[in-house]
Amino acid sequence: MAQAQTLSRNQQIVLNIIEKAKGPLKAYSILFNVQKKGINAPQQIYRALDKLIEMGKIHKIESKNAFVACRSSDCEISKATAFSICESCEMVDEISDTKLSKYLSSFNHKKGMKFKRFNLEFFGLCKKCK
Amino acid sequence: MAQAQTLSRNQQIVLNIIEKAKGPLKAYSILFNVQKKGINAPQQIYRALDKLIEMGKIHKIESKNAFVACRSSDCEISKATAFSICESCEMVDEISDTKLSKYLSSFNHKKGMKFKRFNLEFFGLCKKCK
DNA sequence: TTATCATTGTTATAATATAACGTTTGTTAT
DNA sequence: ATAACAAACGTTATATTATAACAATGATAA
Ligand SMILES: [Zn+2]
Ligand SMILES: [Zn+2]
Ligand SMILES: [Zn+2]
Ligand SMILES: [Zn+2]
Repeated sequence: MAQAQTLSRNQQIVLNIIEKAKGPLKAYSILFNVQKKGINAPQQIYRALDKLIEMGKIHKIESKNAFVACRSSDCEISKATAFSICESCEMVDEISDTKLSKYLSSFNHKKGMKFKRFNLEFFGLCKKCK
Repeated sequence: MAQAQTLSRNQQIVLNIIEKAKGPLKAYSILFNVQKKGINAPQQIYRALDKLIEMGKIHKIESKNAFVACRSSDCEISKATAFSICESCEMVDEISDTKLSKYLSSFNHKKGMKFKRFNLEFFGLCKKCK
């Protein structure tokens, strides 16, 4: 059962940076940004990232090894994620489309696999770049 | 226009290993497997992998940083890929489902982005593991 | 031939991520 | 309050994944 989540100090620092960013952030870029706050080691970043992902506060963009804040309030703990990614400017936008989400959540593989989670990444050129 | 592709020596070696494998292979695991064939450096592997991906002969499983051979003859140069991934045994299966593919290929983001490509990864437990 | 282009081999290094260990802090139960 | 436990922390070291840079070779075509 999901309880009201209280963030630890490091988790809050990392989340703030990611939320303020315009695009996806990489772990070491986050690290360099928080060294003034006394966080010095990759482990501290990765631990915070792991927890934030568990909580559904952020998502990992797998094709970029980078992290974005969750912008969709109804995104249930990263079980069903979809993103549009611009191949030119690197912009990433979280897609919350109920139909898409339902379609994929109910998709069942012929070979008898039952899915718990999916991640979908679209690539192309955003409005600005096309 | 796609021409009949001729593979170079290194490309062929790497493809053979990936095709013979039961599951996804990581770049360095491929490297260790081909050192007897005179390939000694990561660059040689990554270069072959890049070309093979371009040709649509293999795909990268982004969430695992690993590579699988393309099993679906109608998979057009990795423009529309979908996989089911077992979180227990690491099995990966390429999904070729025309409906799914059409649905996603025609999916258009509200914000005006036109997609060229997508990659979808489902996670769960395979038949054996559930 | 000469130019051009893909591929190769090689060394070095960058970028991403985890292991392992001990300490500190926060929570819960008595 | 205090003991017990779990979560988070700080730190050092190391593992894993990926690219840069450069020189040599091989294949293709004007
Ligand atoms: Zn989300
Ligand atoms: Zn763009
Ligand atoms: Zn394929
Ligand atoms: Zn399995």
